[in-house]
Amino acid sequence: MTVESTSIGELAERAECTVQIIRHYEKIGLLPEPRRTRGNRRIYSEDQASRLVFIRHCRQLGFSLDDIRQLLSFCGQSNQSCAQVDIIARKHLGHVQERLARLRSMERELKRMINQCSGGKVAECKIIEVLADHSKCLSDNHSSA
Amino acid sequence: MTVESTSIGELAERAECTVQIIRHYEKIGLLPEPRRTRGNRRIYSEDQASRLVFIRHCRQLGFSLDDIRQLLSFCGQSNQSCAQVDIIARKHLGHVQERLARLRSMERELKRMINQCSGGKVAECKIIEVLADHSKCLSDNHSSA
DNA sequence: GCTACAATCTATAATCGTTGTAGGAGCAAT
DNA sequence: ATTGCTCCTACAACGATTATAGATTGTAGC
Repeated sequence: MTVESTSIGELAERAECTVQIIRHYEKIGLLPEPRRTRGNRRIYSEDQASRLVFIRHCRQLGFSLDDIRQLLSFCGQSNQSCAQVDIIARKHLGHVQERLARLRSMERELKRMINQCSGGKVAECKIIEVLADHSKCLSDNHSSA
Repeated sequence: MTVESTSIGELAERAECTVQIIRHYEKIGLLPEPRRTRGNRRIYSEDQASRLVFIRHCRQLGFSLDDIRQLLSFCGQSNQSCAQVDIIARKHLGHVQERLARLRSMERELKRMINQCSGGKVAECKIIEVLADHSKCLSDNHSSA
């Protein structure tokens, strides 16, 4: 029966996040309010600590905090079907794949654009030309920036 | 000498963005303040319209508004070297490729996770297990959410 | 002219997840 | 006692967009 206790700083290191992220998660109700020392400092139990690690791992996989909230709530019901978990994961995979597709096409067009540029003057710059989408390059006269 | 004039709604449609995006770009100085009708409605010249199209095309390629601000400023100096343009584009390509790498690894792990799930109970759910990063699935008892 | 309705106007807040700031207070070592 | 670190609260900023609320303008039908 070791007395488990972790400071917010240690926990941040373990969960690979910042201290203020942890406080933020607490404020939005994603993490429970931990016990405090006499000096008002947060001390985390192992349960609470691994809850954060779970959350951060989900974030690393791109799940939204709302998704994570749901995943955590399913964790509490261990003898229910995990169908909901599966749905969330698959939906998220779908989002990731959509973003991948968009980024891939961006990459393709950016590469094409850059390769066309022969390093001359702006006036003949293929990059600008492509960006302008076949219209002439615009003057900046009216910009208030 | 046709009198070019486009309403904000028409322009939004042409540039594939919303009306409030256009007003927002104006407020942050990315678009010049257009002329107005007697009834105080914005009317856009062809120059202004194609400036927005340029901006939106850049956005579609993922450039930040700050990048776009710079690209637009280079447009005004058509006989300068386009080296700066090239640098911005290459730097952005780098960012896109970093994001791609991260997303690809997310996709890989998500797929692996989902494939392991045999559709049983939460207690045996591989997805939860993976998310918890090899620690046990946490109860939700202390959650204030 | 009246009415209805769409489009526009301004101004401001919310979104998402995180980071930054300012000004204190706790706590260990010197 | 003083340094120097970690921690505390509270609140603003980031980036780009979306949403909200309430007023006004323009247009079409009657």
